[in-house]
Amino acid sequence: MESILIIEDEVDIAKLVGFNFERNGYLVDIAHDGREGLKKILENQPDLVILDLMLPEIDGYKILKKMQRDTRSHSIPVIMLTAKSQIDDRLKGLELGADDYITKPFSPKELILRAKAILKRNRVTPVAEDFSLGPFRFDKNALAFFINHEALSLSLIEFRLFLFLCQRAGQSQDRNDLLKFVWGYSDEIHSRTLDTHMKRLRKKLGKEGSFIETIRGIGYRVRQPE
Amino acid sequence: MESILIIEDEVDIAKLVGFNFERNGYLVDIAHDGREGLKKILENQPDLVILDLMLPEIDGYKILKKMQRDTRSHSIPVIMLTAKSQIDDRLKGLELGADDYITKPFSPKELILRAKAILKRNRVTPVAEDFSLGPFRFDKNALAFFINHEALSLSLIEFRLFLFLCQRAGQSQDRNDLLKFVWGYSDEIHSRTLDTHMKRLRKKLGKEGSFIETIRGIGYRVRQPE
DNA sequence: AAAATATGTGACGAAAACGTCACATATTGA
DNA sequence: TCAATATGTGACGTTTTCGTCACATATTTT
Repeated sequence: MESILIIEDEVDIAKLVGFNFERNGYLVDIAHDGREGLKKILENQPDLVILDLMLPEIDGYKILKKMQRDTRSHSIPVIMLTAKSQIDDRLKGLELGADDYITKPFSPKELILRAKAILKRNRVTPVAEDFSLGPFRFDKNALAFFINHEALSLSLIEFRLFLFLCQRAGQSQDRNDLLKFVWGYSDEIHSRTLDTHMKRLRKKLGKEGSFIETIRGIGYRVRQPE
Repeated sequence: MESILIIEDEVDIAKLVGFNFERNGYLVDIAHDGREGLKKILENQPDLVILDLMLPEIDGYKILKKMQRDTRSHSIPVIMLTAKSQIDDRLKGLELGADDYITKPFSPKELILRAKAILKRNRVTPVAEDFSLGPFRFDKNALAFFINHEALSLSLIEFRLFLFLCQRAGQSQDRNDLLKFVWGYSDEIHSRTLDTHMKRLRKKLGKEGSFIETIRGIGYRVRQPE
């Protein structure tokens, strides 16, 4: 279960917020001043901190600063609670590493939503799904293509076609198979569509275009890099 | 053992062909009309289909079309059986994705030979790199998208955007993150570009578009299917 | 209820993607 | 060397994609 630490000196607000988080399935802890808050952060390392900026003992900025400096806390996300007027303060807070803020008065619902968003964002570590060959890299999640670490935008068909060829580098692919894979059918009829796409690809690839070899009578091949 | 499905309404021919394949070490199944044939294709996913074009219930073209659109069948090779005269029909069949044809009357020996050739060619199946979520499937190599096994063509941006959301299903992604991922920047300026793309996506997805939820004040989320 | 804010949508024009054709060029085999 | 065959390429028109705007609708706040 994910844990939330609420650092808020106004007891009513703390209770209200705490209640709402509990109702949404979070483990809630409350600290009523800055000193206590910081102690609990470092000791319990909650998954998220809701931090009022105006606090007795140690104010919110000081907490943010300390959190930043300490490895036990510097990656814990923080949502600030601020009064409506404190615009500069919010900016200062964001600079100090807070992830979000919400102005008083606020709706508990919105706070929960933001909290969820932040918690989940911090949880995702999407697996990179890349395919690399020589100077080429395909990011299959981003649908992005790189050549020597530089982005190069390929059209959908170009991406498909070149990925197909690169994944089978060293093997020549015959025209029918290419047509079938990329277009879903093989017309058998010889239009120059495939050639045109190869031409465009080679042009986009610049000097690396020479990786694409023509296998006369068969189709194309991407040369296996050394 | 490799399995062959023969879809042929003339019982004698079906038996003859079936016998010959069995003698050559294949697992044979027979369907006597189109409806039955299609059902068996989808259920059993044979390694090869021998398909008579003239069939009761559902004709051969319809079967080819449906096979193409359905992920469970679109890569299963097909050899058509056609009458000598039906030249146009053969072309039509090849366009629809059939791999080969043979004209009646034919020698079982020739049919077996062609079948062997096709099966051999199809044996190399590169590893599919798929991401699935509920009714959705992304083929990251083919850059193809499927909804309930049916292909649906998405534009590059739509593919990127929806894959991103689906891979983080259940978590709301805020507008900035989406902009940043899909467009590489987040201008902060509120144009309606993102919304427009979401609208188009929802429309293309049809009734499954309801999987995309709007999180007001945050961004969007793809609902976690049960 | 009215105002303020956020999201949804149809329409439009610009740009990119795409397929095809005619013709150029290259390769092969006789 | 000369056909025959295969691939390369520029140009063109069509279709799709894309971003933006104005305005509609929905939700929240005052």
